[in-house]
Amino acid sequence: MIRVRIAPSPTGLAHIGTAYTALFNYAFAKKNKGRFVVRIEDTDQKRHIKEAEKAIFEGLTWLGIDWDESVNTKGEYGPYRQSERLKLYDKKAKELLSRDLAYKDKGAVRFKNPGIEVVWDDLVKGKISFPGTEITDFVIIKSDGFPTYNFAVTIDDIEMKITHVIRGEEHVSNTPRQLALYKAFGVNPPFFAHHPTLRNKDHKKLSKRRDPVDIGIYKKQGYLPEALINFLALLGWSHPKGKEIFGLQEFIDNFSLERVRKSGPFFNIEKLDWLNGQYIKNMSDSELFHQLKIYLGEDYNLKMVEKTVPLVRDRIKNFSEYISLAGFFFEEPEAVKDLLGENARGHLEAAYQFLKGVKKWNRETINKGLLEVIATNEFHTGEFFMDLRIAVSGQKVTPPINESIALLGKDIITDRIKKLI
RNA sequence: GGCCCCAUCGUCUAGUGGCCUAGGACGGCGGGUUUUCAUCCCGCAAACUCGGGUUCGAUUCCCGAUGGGGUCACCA
Repeated sequence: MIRVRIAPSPTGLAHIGTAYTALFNYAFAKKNKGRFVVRIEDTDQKRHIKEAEKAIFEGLTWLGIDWDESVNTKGEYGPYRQSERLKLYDKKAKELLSRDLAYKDKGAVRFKNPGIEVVWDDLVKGKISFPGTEITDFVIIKSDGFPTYNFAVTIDDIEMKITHVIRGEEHVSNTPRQLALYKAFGVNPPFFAHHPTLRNKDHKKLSKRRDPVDIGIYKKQGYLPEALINFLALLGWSHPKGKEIFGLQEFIDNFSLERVRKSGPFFNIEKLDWLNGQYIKNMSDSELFHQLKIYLGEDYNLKMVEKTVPLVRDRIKNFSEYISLAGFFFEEPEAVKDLLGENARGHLEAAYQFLKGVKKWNRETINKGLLEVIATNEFHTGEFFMDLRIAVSGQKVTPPINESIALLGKDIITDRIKKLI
């Protein structure tokens, strides 16, 4: 049985890199009918943040990635929090100590490096080798009694019967130490697959301080989890048929480690925007309304939101754009005058005269009437509609103007125009 | 700096010795549709880092250089 895991440490918010690694692990497990474990590596007492663990699980859940075994689910290999496995590490360290493969050093326990060359066949990168001299004696139990990363990881991967370690390439240099530990315990190591790490504009590893790494901000900005997953899947991996838009299940069905690239991709938000826009464009009215409802919360007139759905669908790439594009449906725009053209007064005056007399307030009547106004006054069509657009919305970019006027209703429209003439 | 890894359009990538006058996508630019913006449609520009080999033939294989990344903790 194939068993994989991710091993996030709860030291901050839910990191996009964790999601990326999780996605590959998840797909690999699903594809091979294996099990996906989420193990919490909380052995750093100083950096541990209580809420972080919850954020990680929430982030994964939002993305649609679930797990078979972890702290909150049943599993035969628990506990799944390293801080609850201290006795095990202690026991294993003592074993190494008694076999003279480790020694005490200033309150810590150090592993004796055998100093032989380490080679493994990485499932993504191919053959990787490290000269034995590179690995020095390293600490396995800190003086505070907690295990170090390399020790805890190895013990747990052994105990939890992990068969494939799929992780970011920043761990390549840790692998020789872990391999030495496997050897010391006489256990066959799992397969290793080191995927490239996501890079920022400077081609550096994504940084917590400077880059948008928190999964939560994508939700806040109104991105769909499906689009984010799709985008992540396209980074460092490609669909065998060259497809660009596909869901999680299709990713799983087509996933293989062989198609993972060796070099690190730049996390380019422009493509995410496009993808997200595609997902929005392909939603049904009720689906998009549902999503907007969730995103906008109670502060908006939902009846109005529902009516604007068909008007905004092709115009927004994420839900936060809805607010800037369609905000004028919910509150009166400000600083409208500055945008108006030089003939605005005449345009608006004529429009007002017509609109206030409209009996049947609908798109067709309004459109037809306004075209007549343009014709009789010999207005320039584009300029006329632009002034009208600005008058009702306060902006130059909006959903279709006649539809917008119809939606807002006579009172609001005539009121907004009147103020400007 | 030592060690490890990597190297195709600006970006994400396809490509595993001839099908490549290097394909797709995002972005850019130009045009069409359009009462704004967008959507949609059409088109254009844009890359195999360099130098040696191997081979009848290299983007593809080997070596080197250069460049980039990662890592060198009692962090994970």
